[in-house]
Amino acid sequence: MTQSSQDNCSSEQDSHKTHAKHNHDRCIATALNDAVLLCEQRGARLTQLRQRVLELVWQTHKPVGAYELLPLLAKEGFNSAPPTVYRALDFLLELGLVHRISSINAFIGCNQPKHEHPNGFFICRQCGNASELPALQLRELAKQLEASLGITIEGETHELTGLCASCSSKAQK
Amino acid sequence: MTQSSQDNCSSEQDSHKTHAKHNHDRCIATALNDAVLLCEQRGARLTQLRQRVLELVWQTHKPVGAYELLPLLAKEGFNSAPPTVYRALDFLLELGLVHRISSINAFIGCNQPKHEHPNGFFICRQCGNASELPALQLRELAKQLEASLGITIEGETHELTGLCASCSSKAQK
DNA sequence: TCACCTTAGGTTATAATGTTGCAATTCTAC
DNA sequence: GTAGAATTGCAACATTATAACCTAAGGTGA
Ligand SMILES: [Zn+2]
Ligand SMILES: [Zn+2]
Ligand SMILES: [Zn+2]
Ligand SMILES: [Zn+2]
Repeated sequence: MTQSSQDNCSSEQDSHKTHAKHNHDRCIATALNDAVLLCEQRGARLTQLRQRVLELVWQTHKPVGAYELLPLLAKEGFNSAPPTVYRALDFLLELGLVHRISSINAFIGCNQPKHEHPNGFFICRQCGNASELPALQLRELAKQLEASLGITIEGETHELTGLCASCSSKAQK
Repeated sequence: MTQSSQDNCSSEQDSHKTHAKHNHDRCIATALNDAVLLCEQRGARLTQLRQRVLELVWQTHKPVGAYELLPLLAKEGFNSAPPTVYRALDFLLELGLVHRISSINAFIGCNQPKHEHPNGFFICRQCGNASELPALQLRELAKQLEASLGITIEGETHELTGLCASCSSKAQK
């Protein structure tokens, strides 16, 4: 039952413009697997609620608002008010399993939770998908800035918008 | 009367850690001057309210929340509810006279409104001051990302936190 | 097993941030 | 001056996030 709605991925795929066509079930499965491992490693408890929130966030590659999750959780029997979902999201954020995109007050699953990396996203204004920016280039920038400005960077978030590759090419037709 | 509270800059200066000591009245005056010129250029009206909001934002180099401005405006006779300040801020944002830092829901004056540039800030967790990141490096990053990812970047915001140069050196003592 | 403690989640209320819609006023252009 | 546009006042409302308090579940060691 908790699996049933994952099949909507096929209809979702039309909008997976930043990642072209892909097997999204695999995205979800990988994310879940990573989460289980990470929680074991850290001695954190991936409860039903937390796992389900993670799955829901991973239903698409579009950032999702906290309040969008509430009715979905309610449908599945979780008696959930805002604190419920925010606590679950905080837990997932803490472990790096999801990221927050503050310019749009939304959350998205992380695809490299095993390795810490700068928080950086590109969000397509056309299809709405968000994809993580390559950590290498962000780290390079940070290093440069630390050197030239004498600052010590502890946290960073980069949020770019525009047209993704797929939407760009379609726009040119 | 609208000038009286600018004198608190001297007490403010202690916390100008990212900019060392400087004559902050000059910061404000320059910002005001830029604003007047820019508005003339664009045929936009820098009304009393808008100008005053800009001045208030410029009182410090710390980002300021919209709701912090409300009581200040009220004290000066502006009968201001949230829409008033948000509209003024929207106007200033539109012209590039202020920036919004979405990770902390706050606004800050722009120091290069004459030239469009990527939205990028470093915010010191110690002193709270925010300073703009060098446009050159941000543009370089954007160019790289566009080339390697095939995306078209239309907007960007970079928000870094950590210790500024001044606070870093003090921490080492 | 049991008492004990810690963590997670339920519940209610409230805070903080941001918008919509419309009326009244002010400004601008003709 | 007058019509039309832009700006502001004002009231209500929408969205996002948190506080406070309590109950339930799970883990630990006697
Ligand atoms: Zn996918
Ligand atoms: Zn990530
Ligand atoms: Zn200054
Ligand atoms: Zn700027």
